[in-house]
Amino acid sequence: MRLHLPKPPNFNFKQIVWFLDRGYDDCLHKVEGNSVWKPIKTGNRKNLIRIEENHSDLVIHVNGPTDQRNDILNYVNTWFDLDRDLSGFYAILRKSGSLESLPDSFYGFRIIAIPDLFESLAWSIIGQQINLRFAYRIKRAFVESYGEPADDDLGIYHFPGFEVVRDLSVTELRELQFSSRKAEYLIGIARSFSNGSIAQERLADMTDTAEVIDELCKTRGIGEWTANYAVMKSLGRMDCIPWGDTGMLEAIRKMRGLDRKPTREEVQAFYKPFKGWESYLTFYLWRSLY
DNA sequence: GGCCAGGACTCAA
DNA sequence: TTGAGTCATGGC
Repeated sequence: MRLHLPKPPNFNFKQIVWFLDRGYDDCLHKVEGNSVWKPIKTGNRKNLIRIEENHSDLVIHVNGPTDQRNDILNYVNTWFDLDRDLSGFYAILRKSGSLESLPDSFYGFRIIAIPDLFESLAWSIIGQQINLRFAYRIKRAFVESYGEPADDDLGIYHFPGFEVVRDLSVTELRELQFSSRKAEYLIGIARSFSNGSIAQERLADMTDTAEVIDELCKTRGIGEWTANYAVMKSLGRMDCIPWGDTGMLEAIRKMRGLDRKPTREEVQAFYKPFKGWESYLTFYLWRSLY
């Protein structure tokens, strides 16, 4: 079956594809030519979809049961942040001076979501303090061990649920080159989901992002950086700044022509004109590094 | 070979 | 509450 989703204004599928295929070995999707394969879960149902574009629409090819039409459309809508009107963000960039070229350079680029909060927290724990290439390697080892294959030829998987991870041992994760501490964090977070002390729906209902961040930071292993990253990617909040993020600091350093990392105050000043668009500014800063 | 990676925690003062 | 030390391993 094929589903159609109209492309919104200020959208460029090629930028999306670029992001999903920017040289890392990601085990959760696969880019082939101009289309993207993605295993998704809608309700209790697992699906493998393929997304491509025509002149006006995103075209979604669905393998398997098709009774979850709306769930699939919603997933893609969330994944590519299609409901967002970027014109306000672009207007600020265009009059910002040093960032005025970004809307043209990366026109139509959107935040690629990680709709599941456990997945984004797990991914950011994995990514803490190691280079991205190594992080992707560990993620693949983890997902190949404890996730579910979606397609053997494509080498892509469904991310393991917290019900699986909560019962793992530090030793098992150590074998996948997790540090003991990361293993403890990840298992601990899975248990927090399991006992309800972290619940995506409850956090999504909170209006104040700062409160959500505080709430998440109560769990061991989740700091300011991880919480902001996960809230941006999984709850679609627009006002997230992953303080201390190496890439973000490096991008600002270049833009400002500094010979050192910007201070927290300098970062704050940099973000100040972008109230309500902090997450997008972060995403575009990361984009600018490539 | 050494510094640093899409950090966070611990412990001392 | 601030700062240094620690964790682990790979990329460059």
